Order: sequence, then structure tokens, then C-alpha cells
Amino acid sequence: MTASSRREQTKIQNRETILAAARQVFAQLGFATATVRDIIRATPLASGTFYNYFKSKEEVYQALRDEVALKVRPRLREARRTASSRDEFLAGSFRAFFQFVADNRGDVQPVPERFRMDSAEVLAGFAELREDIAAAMARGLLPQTDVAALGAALTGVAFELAERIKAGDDVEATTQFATALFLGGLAALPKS
Amino acid sequence: MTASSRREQTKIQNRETILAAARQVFAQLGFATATVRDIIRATPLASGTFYNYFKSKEEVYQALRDEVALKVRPRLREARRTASSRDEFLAGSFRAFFQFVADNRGDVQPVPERFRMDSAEVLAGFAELREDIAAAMARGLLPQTDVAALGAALTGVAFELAERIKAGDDVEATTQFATALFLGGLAALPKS
Amino acid sequence: MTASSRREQTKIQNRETILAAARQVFAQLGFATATVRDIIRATPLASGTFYNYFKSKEEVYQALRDEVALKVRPRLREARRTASSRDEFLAGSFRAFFQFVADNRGDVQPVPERFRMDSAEVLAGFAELREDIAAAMARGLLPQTDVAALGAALTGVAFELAERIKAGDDVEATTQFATALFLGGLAALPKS
Amino acid sequence: MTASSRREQTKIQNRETILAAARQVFAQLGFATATVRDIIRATPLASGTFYNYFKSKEEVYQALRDEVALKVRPRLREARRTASSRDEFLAGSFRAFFQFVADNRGDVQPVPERFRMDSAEVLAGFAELREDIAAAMARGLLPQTDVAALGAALTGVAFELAERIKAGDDVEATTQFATALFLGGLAALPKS
DNA sequence: TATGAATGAGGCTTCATTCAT
DNA sequence: AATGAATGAAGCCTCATTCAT
Repeated sequence: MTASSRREQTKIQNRETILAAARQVFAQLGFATATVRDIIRATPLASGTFYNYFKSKEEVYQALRDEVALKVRPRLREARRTASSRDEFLAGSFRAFFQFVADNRGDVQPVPERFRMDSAEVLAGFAELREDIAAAMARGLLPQTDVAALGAALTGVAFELAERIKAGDDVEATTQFATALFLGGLAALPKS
Repeated sequence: MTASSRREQTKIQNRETILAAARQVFAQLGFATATVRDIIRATPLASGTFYNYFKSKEEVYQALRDEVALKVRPRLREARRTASSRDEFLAGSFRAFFQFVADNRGDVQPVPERFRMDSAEVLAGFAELREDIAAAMARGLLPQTDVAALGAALTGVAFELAERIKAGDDVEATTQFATALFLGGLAALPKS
Repeated sequence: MTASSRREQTKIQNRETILAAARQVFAQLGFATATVRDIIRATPLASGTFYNYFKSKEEVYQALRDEVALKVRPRLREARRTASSRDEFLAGSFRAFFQFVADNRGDVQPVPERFRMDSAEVLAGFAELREDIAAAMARGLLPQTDVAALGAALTGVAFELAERIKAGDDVEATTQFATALFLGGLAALPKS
Repeated sequence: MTASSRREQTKIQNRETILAAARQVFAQLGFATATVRDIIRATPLASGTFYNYFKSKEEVYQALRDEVALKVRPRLREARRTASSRDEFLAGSFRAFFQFVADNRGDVQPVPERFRMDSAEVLAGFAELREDIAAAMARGLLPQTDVAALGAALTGVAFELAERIKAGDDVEATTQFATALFLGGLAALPKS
């Protein structure tokens, strides 16, 4: 390993250290209450070092959201694009999402506060969902209806049920519930 | 008007002044960014006066949430309890909720941040929903299924579509969409 | 009882109420920490009412000191003036002082802070002591020496031993100790 | 001088700057009236800097008391331990104390308020006094009597006469007075 | 006289950020 | 690049006091 790559390593590691600390701090204090100081204190690093990596609390928060978005988005895309039936489309993407949430239950927020600041990556995720819905409609997998409304409905159900997953609900049962709801519901929608 | 009632009036008015200012400030800056000072500054009152009414930014926020919850909850209850069919149950409560959101479009947050801190009144609203769902199941209006999951699904769809209402969507069309989705979806749910 | 005298009564009573509250508050919080608000809160009275009786925390504190000074001073004077021997002069006044302290042990300060702001009445007490010492020297009860220094020595011993009385020491034994110390000490002082 | 020691130097200097300012402010305003702001204002430092060194007004006050205690205690110990006679024990320690007070007359409080908050170091000083008294009794330098009471009496006389030293009294004359008082007094104490 | 809400000065403290080392 | 003390703006909040009722 060269000197320069070792330095690169340290940089990557410091960034990770900060992100890990931030994850923990936001979970414990909530976004509104947490401060940059809190994050630094949860780190072996010096305060000045923080600013070599992030400009503010907001930026770390967004990096955290992006990290999540970038991890879960490909799985959701994959599930939606490879689906060959309406059932697969729905069940596949709900399952992928709920499974991801279940796998990260460790990060559970002790703060009963829900804060969401949609970063570019997250917004891109919603855009992808709408794209995939439109594509699925074109493929005949989904009925022709208001894409944005359907996207919102899927998102709302997914996020609210995700809260229940965090609280301990079963991934498979929840997937079945959500899938059945939309399978029946989509069939009943008026043609748009 | 008696002396005592004049004072009472002032107190009620001051409280309202602060709440109105807070509503505006939270909308403009978001909860995380807003400070007590910002709220006071949006008021003709002295800084100390704020603390005669609320202990903190959190407390005003909760009062605001409670105010909303107390206004909308009776309408939702009414709609759910007087429903004599599944269609009425769903359409009635979606319409009541979306209409309320539309009527208060002025308060919309220009901040692309979604912050939610559930106060007692809000949590009570969710509890009421689950109660009414269970009662409707007993009356045969809704199929026997997981009450909490159904409550979460309804909530998720309602809140996400409400965002679209805020953005200008039509109340009636959105109500029809959500209602159709759940009418079809509920019929398809496996018996639990 | 006439209306006017009834009003007088209330005034006296309110003053006492405030003083009693102040005594307790100073004991619990110390002078530096205690605030006028704290005193008012320990009272059934309204904040404005306080200012009908005292101008500030300092003024209440002085009133409290004065109250004590006015109670103990006559006893000390009496003991010193009626003494017909050196022994009586010393033992009489030490005993009077220690007994007073013991009788008021209930007011003990949980604050291990000693704050003293000598009010006019208190300073007058020290002046009286010096007067009485000078008079006793004239009567031959005390040896000719530096009046101020002797006053200071008596005061110092009295106050420090008073702390021990508050902590539970016996009045009579302490009186014997202090008296013996000064009886012997005075005899040994060089003539001034 | 290394980089690290330069920083260390600044830190030590800042601490001294704050302590000096506090000494002056307490002398001018008294402990009760002085505020942290007053101390900061008497300094070229920024407000936040104060908090890098002390948590509160109380903490600076204690540091000040400790500083004094740590300076005077060794001198008193030395005087008491090396004494080979009762006279030396008394005169030596009174002189050391009064001399110290005289040397620091500049710090005198113009406030006629006496505030005392015994820090650990100060309490340790009193404990040392009692230790040394007991040891002197064992060596036969002092008569067997109540150690705590004798300690209190010595302390009381020393502190009250110190006030007179601050006001300008002569160190040697005051030492002679106090010493004579105790030499005579101790001889007269009943054996305990 | 008593009341108690309103006032706003001002104390306390933390914070994000800089910058010399 | 890392450090961590210094900075001072600015938030938080309490306080003494006033004054309309």
C-alpha cells in the first residue's frame, strides 16, 4: 500500500467515522436537537476535522439519507423492472423495502419524531418509482391511472407499514398485506 | 364586560398571536431551523411574554398540532361513525380529511422538510381511527383483518395524497382515487 | 376592632409572611442564589405585593438581620451591663449569645455558605459591644487594652463557636470554654 | 519553545487573566452581585472563552479561594510544626497569617459584604489546623482540651483580627495581642 | 392595597466556525 | 490533513419591576 493510498484510506475512514457517529446521534437526539458538536463528541476526531468532510449538520444528514437511498434504490428498481406480473411487481418491491428496513432495525430511533429532508438522491428515488410505474403501465403490468397518485399511495403505505416493521412486525406478512391491498385496489380503479 | 374577563380576553388573544406567529415561522423556516426568537420577533409582544404561555418551541409546536388534531378529529369520527356502507366509510373520511387540508392550504410549508412530532392529541386521533375500524369490522362494514395494518395503510395513503392536495390536486378526484383503491383492496384481502 | 386597625393587622401580617418566606428561601438557596421571585413563590401573595413592603432582596435580607440583631442585642447589653465581675461579664454574654443561637437552630442553613451583609442594626450591635467593653474597663472589670482588638477577638470566638452550637454543641460547655479562655487571656494581656 | 508549550502557555495565561479579573470584580461588586459577564468584560477575552476554563461564577470563586488556601497553608503548617514552644506555636502561626493578609491588602474587598464558600482546599486547611493542634497536644506544646473548639477559637480570632489588619493595623502588634490572649487563655483552660 | 400579566434588559450558555500550530 | 482553543453572534430564559385593573 502506497503512502498516498494509505492517506486515502484514512480519509474514507474518517468520513465513515463521522457518518456513523451522526447516525447514532440523530437517532438519539433527533435532527432538530442534535448539533455538530454532539456528532464530533461521538467521534475521536477534533472539531476542525469535521469541516474537512462536511459543511454542516444538514450536509451530514443528507449524506446519510443518500447512503440509504443509494443502497435501497437499486434493489427496488431491480424488483420493479424484472417483474413479469402485477403480483411480482408489487410483492417484489414491498418485500425488498420491508426487508431492508428490517435489516436496519438496529438504527431504530429512540426519538418518536419523524423528520424527513428529502435529498437529491431521495427525490431521484421517487422519480424512479414514477418512471417504473409508467413503464409498467406501458407493459400492461399496471392499469392506466394517475401515476403520481399511485406513486404517492404506494409510498404512503410502504412508509407507514415500515414503521410497524421497525416495531417488530413480520416482513412476509406485511408484504402479503400490502400486496393484496394493491392487487385488489388496482383492479378496481377507474380507467384514467 | 367585567375586569376579569377583559384580562382573560387579552390572555386568549396573546396566545393566539403567538400561535399564529409560530405557524407562519415554522412554515417559513421549518421546525428545526426556527427559534423561539424568530417566533417572538414575528409578534408585537415582548420576549418574556412568550414564556408566560409556552415553555419552548416544542410546546408551541405541539399546541399547533393539537389545535389541528382537535379540529379535524371530530369530522373524521363523524364520517366514520355515521357511515352505513363501506363506500361511505372510506369516501366520507377521505373527503373530510382532504377537504380540511385544502381549506388550510394557506398554512402549507414552503420548506421541503417534513417534521412530525406526535402530540397526545394526535396519537389519540390514530387510536380513534383504530377504534372506529374495529367497530366498523364488527358492524360488517369492513372485512376482518389486521386493524393496525389497515389503519397504517389508510393513514399512509391519506397523508401522502394530502401532500398532493396541498400542491393543488382536486379534493373530489383524490377522494375517488383513494376510495376506489381501498374498496377494491379490502375486498381482496385474505380473511384474517 | 375597627376597619383601619384590621387593615393594619393585614399589613403587619403580610410583612411577616414575606420575612418568613425569605428566611426559609435564604436558608435553602443562600443569599446569592435566592431571587425575589423565589421569595414571592414561597408566599401566597402576588408579586406586586412584595414591592409594597420591600424594595429588593437586599432590603428583606437586612430586615431579617435587623430582626435578629434587635432581638439579641438587648440580652447581650443586659448581660454585660449588669455584670459585677469579669467572669460574669464574659460568661453572661457568651451564654446569652449561644443560647440565642441554640434556640434558633431550626433556621439552620442547608447552604454551607456564609454570607454576611452588615446592616445598620448589626453594626450598632458591634458599636455597643465596644462601648460596653470600654465602660467595663472604666469600672475595672476588664483590663485596659485595645478595645477594638478585644471586641474583634470576642466576636470572632463567639461567631465561630456559634457554628459549632448550630451543629449541636452544648451551650453550657461552650460557654465555659470561651469564658475560661478569655479569663486567662485577659489576665495575661500586656497593659496598653 | 515547542508548539505545544506555546499553546500551553496561552492557556495558563488565559486562566490567570480570568482569575485576576474575577478577583477584581468580586472585590468591587461582591460575590452576590458580580456576574460572569462582569468578569468577562474585565478581560480582553471573548465570552465563550470563559467557559473553556470555568463552568460558572462559583467555580472561579472556588479557584480563587483554593489559590489563596494553597499559598497560605504551607506557611501555617511550617510555623506550627517547627514550633518548639507554645509561644512559638501561637506567635508563629498568627504572624504568618497576618503577614500574608497584609501582603495581599491590595485585594481587599471594598464591599462591606463577607461571603465565604468553603472549597475543598479551604476545608483541608481547617482539617490541617486541627491535626496540628492534636499533634502539639501530644508533644505537650498545648494543653489537652477540645481540639475542635480550640481550632474554632483560633480561627475566629485570626479572621476577625485579619479584618483589622486589612484596615491598616500593625502585623506585629496584632500578633502580640492574639498570642498573649491565647497564652494566658490556654493556661487557664480546665483539663479535658 | 392586592393582583398578576407584560415588559425588556441582561444574564447565561452553546454553537458553528476559524485559524494558528 | 488534523488539531483544538478562541471567537462572538445569537439563542435561551429569568429576572426585577411596572401598571392597568
